[in-house]
Amino acid sequence: MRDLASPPEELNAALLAWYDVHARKLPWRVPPGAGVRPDPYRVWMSEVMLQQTTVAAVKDYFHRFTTRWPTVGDLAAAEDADVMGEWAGLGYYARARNLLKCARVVVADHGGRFPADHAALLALPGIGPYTAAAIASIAFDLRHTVLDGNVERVMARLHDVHSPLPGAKPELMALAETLTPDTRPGDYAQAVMDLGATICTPKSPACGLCPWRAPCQARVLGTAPDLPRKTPKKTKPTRHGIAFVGCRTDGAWLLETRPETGLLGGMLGWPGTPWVDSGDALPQVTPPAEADWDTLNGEVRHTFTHFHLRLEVRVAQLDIDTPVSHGQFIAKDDFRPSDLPTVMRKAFDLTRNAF
DNA sequence: AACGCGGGGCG
DNA sequence: CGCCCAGCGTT
Repeated sequence: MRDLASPPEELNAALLAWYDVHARKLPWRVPPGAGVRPDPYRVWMSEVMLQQTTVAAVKDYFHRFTTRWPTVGDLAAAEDADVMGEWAGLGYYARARNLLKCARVVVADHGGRFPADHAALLALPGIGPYTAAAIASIAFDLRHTVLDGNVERVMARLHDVHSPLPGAKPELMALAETLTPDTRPGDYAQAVMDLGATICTPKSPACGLCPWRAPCQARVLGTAPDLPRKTPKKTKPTRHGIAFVGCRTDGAWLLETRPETGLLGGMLGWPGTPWVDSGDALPQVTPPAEADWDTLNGEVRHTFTHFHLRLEVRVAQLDIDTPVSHGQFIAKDDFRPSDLPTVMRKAFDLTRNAF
């Protein structure tokens, strides 16, 4: 870490001037200078969706959620299955479960309004240190410091921090806090994140366009593209399993709602075997109903956070009175493939030529 | 402190 | 195809 030549006041003045001109236009954002605060409900919704997820992936989901449930009260009153189905495909499904929990707590304990208080926000389900600071600063213009991946990268480069993440988090947080201003902290938070997203990018940063190019230590030293350093991650093992896609003669599909916790928790899916390490044999291959199951050509390949999956898909037509050991039938007209998490939708797609 | 938890984009 | 990206909750 090397000392900066410029004082914090100069740095954030330069950044805010840049932001006033170059702020990204985003569906959940109020442009700088508009003189109004954004709706905390929309700030919260966008920030939860943006956890571990790109702006491009979030946009359509944000529009659908806020159109279908315009206020936190509307969302709190929604059916669980409707919210999970609308979230399908966005990933990290605990976020959707916590989104609903949080909406209901805001209605029950806070009169349907998000608290303008960092500690109270932090106590809500699905809101951690980053999201609490984001809502407090962006929605309420309170002086709190956001530290997301963008800010970590910007701080590591600005100060040429070589210690690897995630261990370097406290050090980077301290540096970010030093730069957070008393005036316009909300715009400042969005500005530093925009800087990381558009200029100070992970690979080939556009240092020539950066409002902090002069004080940036990593630019001077040529280390910017290599920062922040990260501790190496483990390689992902591969697992395999079988999914059973059953369709009754009246068109109803045999599906199951997965357990509330764990992988794809609370989501709809096809019944199947457990997913075991490649090389290990599958335990008791028991179809969810007795039928003439046909194994499809090809397989589904999907990568989760911590393992690769190869999924064999078996299909069958099920008699109208077939007893079922796992799952329940969902009527043809009630089934939307878009309600499925991606791996299950891939399995469904593979069957499209089979039925 | 370490681990579980998706999906998309890029080369 | 592998590699990169990256907050929250649980243990």
